Amino acid sequence: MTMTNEAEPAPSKGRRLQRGALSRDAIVSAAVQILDEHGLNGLTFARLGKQLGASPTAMYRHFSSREEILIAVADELVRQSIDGYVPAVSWLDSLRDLAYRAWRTFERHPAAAAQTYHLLTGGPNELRVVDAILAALHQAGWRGEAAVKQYHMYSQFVLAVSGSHAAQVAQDDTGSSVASTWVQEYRPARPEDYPYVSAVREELRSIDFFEVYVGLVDALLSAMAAQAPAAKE
Amino acid sequence: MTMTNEAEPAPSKGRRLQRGALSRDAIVSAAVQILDEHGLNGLTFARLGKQLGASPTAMYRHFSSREEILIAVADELVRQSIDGYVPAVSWLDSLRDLAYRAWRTFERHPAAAAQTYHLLTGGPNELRVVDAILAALHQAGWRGEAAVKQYHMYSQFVLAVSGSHAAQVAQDDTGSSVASTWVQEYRPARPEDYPYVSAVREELRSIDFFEVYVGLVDALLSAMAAQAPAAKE
DNA sequence: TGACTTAGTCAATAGCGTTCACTAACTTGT
DNA sequence: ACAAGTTAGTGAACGCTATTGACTAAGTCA
Repeated sequence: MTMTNEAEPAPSKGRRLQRGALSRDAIVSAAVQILDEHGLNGLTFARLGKQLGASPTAMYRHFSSREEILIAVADELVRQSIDGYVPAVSWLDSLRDLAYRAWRTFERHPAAAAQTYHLLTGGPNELRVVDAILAALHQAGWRGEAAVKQYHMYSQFVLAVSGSHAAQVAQDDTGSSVASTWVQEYRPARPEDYPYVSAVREELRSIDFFEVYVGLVDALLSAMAAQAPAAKE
Repeated sequence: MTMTNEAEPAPSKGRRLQRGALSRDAIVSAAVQILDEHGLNGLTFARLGKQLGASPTAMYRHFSSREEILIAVADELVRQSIDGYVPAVSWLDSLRDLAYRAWRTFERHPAAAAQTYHLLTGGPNELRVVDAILAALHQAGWRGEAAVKQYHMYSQFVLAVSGSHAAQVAQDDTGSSVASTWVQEYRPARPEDYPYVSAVREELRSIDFFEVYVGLVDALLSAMAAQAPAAKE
């Protein structure tokens, strides 16, 4: 369960792997690394095998399908996001911290995030995050059903926005031509049909997506603060 | 460019297809239908061919890759979202309407939405939407760079949240076991470790995601209203 | 009519996830 | 210590996928 960068076994060719060589954690770690290096569609059993110096089909002794590996990757990202988190004194700061942690983790592993952020892991790390969020909402004064609604608003928002940004970054990394459409294509053939686009065409080019994220988080949190039962910020 | 439900050509076997039989629109329409019926990974060239009564490879005369088809599907969803839209008197109502339109379109075609909502089409329909949003922001008093930032906040938010909900719905439709984790798995082995989860375990089960979305849209729009240069609601 | 263009077809290819029978390393009971 | 049993890793095979290039025939135009 440690998942620190253990020295990967050299992909020695031909030799049969030792018996305890593979493990769920080792496979998950390799999967994240492969997604980082090879992008969105880079995660294949063949590559996993090569990376771990094992047969491609060896993974099936630890996972029963590719999707199960992805779920484990999702849980690993959740773990990386929550590890080291300590609640702040203000529940607003806690939620802001958690939101930024998700963003940063997804930014570090865009391809892994893109493939997994919409999956529910049901694992212990997910529970840790859910509990941390609910704790902050409890501090804000929400209880029961109301707390659950706020929880879903917050978590759907954080996962969706961070995750879909990761998906766009990962898409860009593939160089799949879809990427830089923003820069190139916003010159409509008939500008007079799209007056407002034409008016800000230049500004549309440069975007700092994290700044946009910060603005969205601020918007959500200030709306939550305005509705929170406990007035004590 | 009409894309109404034209009577699909009967998948006549063996016969060669007439010359003008295929078109980009017919293929896109078939693709959406296939995604609706067969779910997330259901869109294949083989199925497209069968659906249209054509050879699987015939698509390559109209699109140069699978991804190009998906981009066209994305543009079709944008078209369905924006078609029939008329700006409201209040810019807030306009933005709310556009947000709900995206949600409803994505809900009608969850698999298609899940595969395409993070793609930028660069097509005319996308421009129509961008212009509509910028028009509302203009009415609110934003100009230039500030308008662009608000635009990105709004559009990122709407696409991400509606889209990732569609992805979850589509995932559920596959019956891939990940789906109903919410209902089943939120019984931690050691409840004392997750006190807040345990406290609301029952309430976590039932979620009306549209209600959550409405709450999020309200939060964003009220935050925007508070910052809008033009005070005239 | 004959040359040309092009939409649809057919066969082939490389890569994918997954399955299954097999093998060899380790564990356990005596 | 040795036999029996379990199981992690292997290698060959299968069916499905997107994509390609050569072929064919329908249509256009001089």
